[in-house]
Amino acid sequence: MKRSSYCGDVRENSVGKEIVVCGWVHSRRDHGGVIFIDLRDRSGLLQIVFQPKNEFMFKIAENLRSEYVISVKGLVRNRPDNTINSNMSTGNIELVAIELEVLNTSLGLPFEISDYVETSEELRLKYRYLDLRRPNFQKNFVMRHKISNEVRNFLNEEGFLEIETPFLTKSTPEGARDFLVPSRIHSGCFFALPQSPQLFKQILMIAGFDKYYQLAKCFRDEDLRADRQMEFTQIDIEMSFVEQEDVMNLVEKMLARVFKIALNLDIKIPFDRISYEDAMLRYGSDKPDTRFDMEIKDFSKLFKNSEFSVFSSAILKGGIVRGLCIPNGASFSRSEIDGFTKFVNEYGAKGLAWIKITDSGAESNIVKYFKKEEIGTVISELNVNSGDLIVFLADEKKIVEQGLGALRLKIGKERGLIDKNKFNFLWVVDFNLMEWDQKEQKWQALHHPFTAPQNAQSLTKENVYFAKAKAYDVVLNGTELGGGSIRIHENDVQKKILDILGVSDELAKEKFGFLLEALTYGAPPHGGVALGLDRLCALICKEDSIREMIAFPKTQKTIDPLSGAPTSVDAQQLKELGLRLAVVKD
RNA sequence: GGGGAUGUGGUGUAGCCUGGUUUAACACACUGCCCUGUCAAGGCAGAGACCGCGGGUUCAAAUCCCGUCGUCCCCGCCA
Repeated sequence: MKRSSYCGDVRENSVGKEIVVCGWVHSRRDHGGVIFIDLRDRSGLLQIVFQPKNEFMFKIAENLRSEYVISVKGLVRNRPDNTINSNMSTGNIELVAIELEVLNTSLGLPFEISDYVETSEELRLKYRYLDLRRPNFQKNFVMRHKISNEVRNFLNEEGFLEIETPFLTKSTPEGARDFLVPSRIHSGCFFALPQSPQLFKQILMIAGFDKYYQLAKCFRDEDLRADRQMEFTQIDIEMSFVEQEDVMNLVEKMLARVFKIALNLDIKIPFDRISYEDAMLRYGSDKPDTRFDMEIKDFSKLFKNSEFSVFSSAILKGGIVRGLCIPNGASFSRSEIDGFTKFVNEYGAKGLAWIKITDSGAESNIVKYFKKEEIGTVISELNVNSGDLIVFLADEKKIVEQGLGALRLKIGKERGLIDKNKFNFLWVVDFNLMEWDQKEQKWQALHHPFTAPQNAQSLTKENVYFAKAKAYDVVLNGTELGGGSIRIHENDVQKKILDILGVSDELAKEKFGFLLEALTYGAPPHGGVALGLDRLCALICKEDSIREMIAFPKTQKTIDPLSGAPTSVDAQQLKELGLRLAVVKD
């Protein structure tokens, strides 16, 4: 029997027609005299009715079990009155079976294939092919396809060329750990899997391709999180003869198109913009979730001479004091607040100061140290109402920013302050060009060392602290969707940057000399952006983890329970590669 | 490298704090029988777990303690 239709696509206009559908037995309801089967394929479910008239077929139908693979020829008809199921897209019709073929049977399943039952992720990953049969997954991957397809459509229309860059490439010194691939022919030498096609896409600009994109697989040998896998896909874009605004406009248009196609949603462009400095001050994060308020305010000036020595001494040591107001937070118990303290401890904060504002006044672990005017100023700055809770952190800048930023998010989530139906896009701009690395005692590029400074001509070692980069991150609902920059296209500027970063000529030449050399042969001004496709899809599908958008992801311990990777390899394989194993423990 | 949560029939959970009325409970799935309009079908019957693993405390451990392993979340890390 040749399939003529997908289950979920059959509609009333097929009533009276004979069709053939194929799929998996999703559920069966055997009434003795009549058997109903919900047949599932990737399009959805269709109810099949087996009637006892055809004795031979009915007997086979009685023995159907979950996940048997069958094909059915039948007659589409309207369901009898009062048996219409409005929860199904095919709920007002059904297929009366004429012919049944069992194409394969199935063992009893290790878990139910249902969107209603939550199974441990470990088991789901081991039997990923069963997990992926769940309707929600089928939906997710249809959506992912729609999204990447629309990205391609859009960029093609805009005149971009899709060009592939190599997976087997050169290890780069900075950034994430590389995955290394031993070279058989050059024994002792290694390829590296790309962390991103960064250098190659810049070289494609120098090569004159003008507009490039790629849905590029990238690899980073770092620890995993809900939104991080060691291999992931990014929408990688690079353009010549453009400025920051051009790249940002393109990304806005692209995302607007994607959201229109994926969710039929009109998102507002251009997106709001916030400077990096402002984002860190108001939200304690370089990827602010602006779906709720609870903004952070700085009180370093106010508490400079505070009698509360934790505050004043923190400021004296070059630190800061910041706080935020939790609406209706006065109802938090002492132990809940202790929980917050423990939470900010993880970010290096030593303690959390708090004040409950109620009708009967201010209650606090520290209020006795405060002057009335000080509390008054805080109350008006933070717009505090009776019943609210104010919390402060005093410490070095980074700890305060991170601690309060994380606490703001945690409380926003736990108190249900976040509207899950909102999509808040935001550009974070005016990043610092470099960051002082206390441990290594040297400057580090905040983005990467090929990022153009905003004022290249006046940049010196002395004023680099204030230097901003032509870099931009696009943030959606508190998730960093992507980022990019205008690149340095002039060799002398690139040299100046590398000099400030303390990268010697030899090291630069060894690590990415091919890019530096290419810059000397007529490199056009260029810039680009890279967006995390997995994250974008997860946000659109409202999934908490990108693993729900990746067919075969790894566990947090970087294992694939399905294939069992990673595994040890044959001695013969090692020998061919000229390698000998010595497990080093230190 | 560190912190937290968690692990109980095939699946999801309860029981654990406060050890013994536990022959480890419930739901779903599964098996058999009944049933001609169900749709997360229903009824009846049944099978299925030495409670992640190892050790300890105790007359007695799913329950308390120590260790270990897996999974998840987070910090570090991710230019």
